[in-house]
Amino acid sequence: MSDVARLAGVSIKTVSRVVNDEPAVHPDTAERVIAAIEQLGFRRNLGARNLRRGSTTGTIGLIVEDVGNPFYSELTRAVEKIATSYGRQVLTGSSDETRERERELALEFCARRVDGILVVPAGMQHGYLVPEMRAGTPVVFIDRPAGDIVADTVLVDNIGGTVQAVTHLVSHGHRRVAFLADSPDIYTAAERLRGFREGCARAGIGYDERLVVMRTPTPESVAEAVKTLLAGPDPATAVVAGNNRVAVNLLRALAHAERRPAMISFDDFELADLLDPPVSVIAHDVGALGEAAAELLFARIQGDQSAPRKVVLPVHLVARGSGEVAP
Amino acid sequence: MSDVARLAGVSIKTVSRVVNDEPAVHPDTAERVIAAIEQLGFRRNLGARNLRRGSTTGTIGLIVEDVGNPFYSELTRAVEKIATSYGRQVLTGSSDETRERERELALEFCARRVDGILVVPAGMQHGYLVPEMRAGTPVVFIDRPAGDIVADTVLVDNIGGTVQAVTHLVSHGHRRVAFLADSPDIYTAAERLRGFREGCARAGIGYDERLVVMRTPTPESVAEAVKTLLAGPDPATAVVAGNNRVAVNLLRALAHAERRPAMISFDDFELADLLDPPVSVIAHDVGALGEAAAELLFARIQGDQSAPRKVVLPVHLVARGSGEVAP
DNA sequence: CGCCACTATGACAACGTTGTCGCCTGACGG
DNA sequence: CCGTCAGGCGACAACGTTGTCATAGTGGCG
Repeated sequence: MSDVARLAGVSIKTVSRVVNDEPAVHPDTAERVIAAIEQLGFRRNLGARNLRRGSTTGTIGLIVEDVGNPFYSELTRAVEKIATSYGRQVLTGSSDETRERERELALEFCARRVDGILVVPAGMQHGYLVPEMRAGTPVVFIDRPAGDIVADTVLVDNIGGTVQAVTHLVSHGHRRVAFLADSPDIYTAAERLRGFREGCARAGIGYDERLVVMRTPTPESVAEAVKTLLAGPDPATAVVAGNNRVAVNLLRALAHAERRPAMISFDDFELADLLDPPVSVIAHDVGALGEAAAELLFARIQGDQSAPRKVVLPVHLVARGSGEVAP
Repeated sequence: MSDVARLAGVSIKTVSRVVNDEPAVHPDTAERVIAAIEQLGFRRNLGARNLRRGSTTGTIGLIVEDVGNPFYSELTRAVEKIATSYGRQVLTGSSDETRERERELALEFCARRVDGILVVPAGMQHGYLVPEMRAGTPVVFIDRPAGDIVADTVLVDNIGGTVQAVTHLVSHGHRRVAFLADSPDIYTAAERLRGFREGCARAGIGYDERLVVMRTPTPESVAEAVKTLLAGPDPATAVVAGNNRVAVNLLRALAHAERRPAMISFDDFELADLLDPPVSVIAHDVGALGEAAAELLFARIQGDQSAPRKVVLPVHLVARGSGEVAP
């Protein structure tokens, strides 16, 4: 900046004025300064500016489990869209579903003085965020609530959705419905299990825990679970997949099976409608999830001091065929 | 920091020493300082640190077309992985395939003094980056080369892959092969068209430009193109889809068609193997693309001054069935 | 006993910017 | 002709850190 000032024959403060479009600069002077800026390729240092101003850095942090998962990338996209509309940039990080990494990322973001943090939490311990939140960094939890603190949260109707899934399958004649989901340590999986139990109860079919498998969904673990669920004297005739990863791995495991059970997936996913049979899903608007969370965060950033909010977004059954397969 | 210093009864410089694990601090003093840090919830301001140090900010920028597209989210994930291994954070942005947004994002990143930029360029004009690169911000182009400047680039073998696709289709008896791709303004689409022409020539089938449609792939535009390509007295019996978006929209357009042409997609995509028939693809390792670009960027960041490099990653045909459909 | 090396610590400047304040000039009204 | 006022501009401090240098105390050695 001082180089620019020297070249333009003005003080560094005047350069600052020009860069910030402040009035009270003579047009001729401004022109000289702009020319000097062009010539030297000057770009103001936002870090220094933010330091001096002490205010916002114009960035927000987003922590998801894995940006590579289409669910989270759609979420990321929605967050980015809202951030852009508020003139902010997004720092992203993947927690790999581990508490430590989530914590590392969040604290790193705080050290960078992000204006706020959006997080799909991996764990249930968020006490580490209390000092940061007290220091004025708003945090909004997405898809899963905070473990041990009160904070803004945007969720989907996990229980209602799973109840719907079970009800749909039972209404098509199924009485042996299995539930295949991620580890119960994950909030959404645990909630969907509750929904599954409630659905079984409401539909008047018993809850048989031998039909429930909850593990991190790898192709292998799902294939193994499928083998168990479909074997024995009284096998499952329908499966509720607890999320999109489970569903995809389930489809892969069933690809060459002789008898394919009916199925419904919680979470929609690309090409579900083009499979044979098309996969029925409990769909929800991932974009809306991200947008709602981001809007909530920006409201906080702009000073909203109201009580922490909990938003639950609706889900709906999209019947495409795989849920209507007869037992 | 001065609060911490006051509470611990030391100077702010000593706090700095403790925070930075510098030696020459008495253990007892360090303990007092650490206690004060805990108590006050102090977290050092990385912005100020970077300003003072004048060195790296520990961030890199990544500009893609749309993080929501699985192709780019997988790329993002790979970049993030390498960045993490170098202890850096990633700022991401979607250009929406517009030059202006790409430029805005890149310059914003530069103003934030990122250590380097990875970009999937939207346009062909990159002169605006020259001052930044000269000022020491390395830039690596991914998937598409820079327009009018020399810079590091990581690409895939677009031409070779498309030649393979055409060859494969022709070897299964097709002579009316169509090419359906994104706008020719996009480098990869243009290159793949060149590959298509070359493939036609090598395979000894003529190049018929009536069988080529290049437009932004929306569900509607693709459906319309399909109708044209499959109509008339001498319709296409096979289609090469120019990328994953085209392929997905093509599949959707063909879902209810009576006669489905053979097809091969450039880019693999999830569930391609579970469709009926399974979709043959020209696959390439998107993760490797991101990793190679990120590694190249970090080499530059660490001072590699060698001549700009151009890396071309191999592709390979994955024959799953959709390419073997008879004419 | 005097000197030196070494440890532990602090004062101060600087990073690049912007907010505050004050100075100078020229125009305008009385 | 003088006072006032506004426009245009610069000097300086400050944001939160860290690098440099100086200083005080301690122990060992000739």
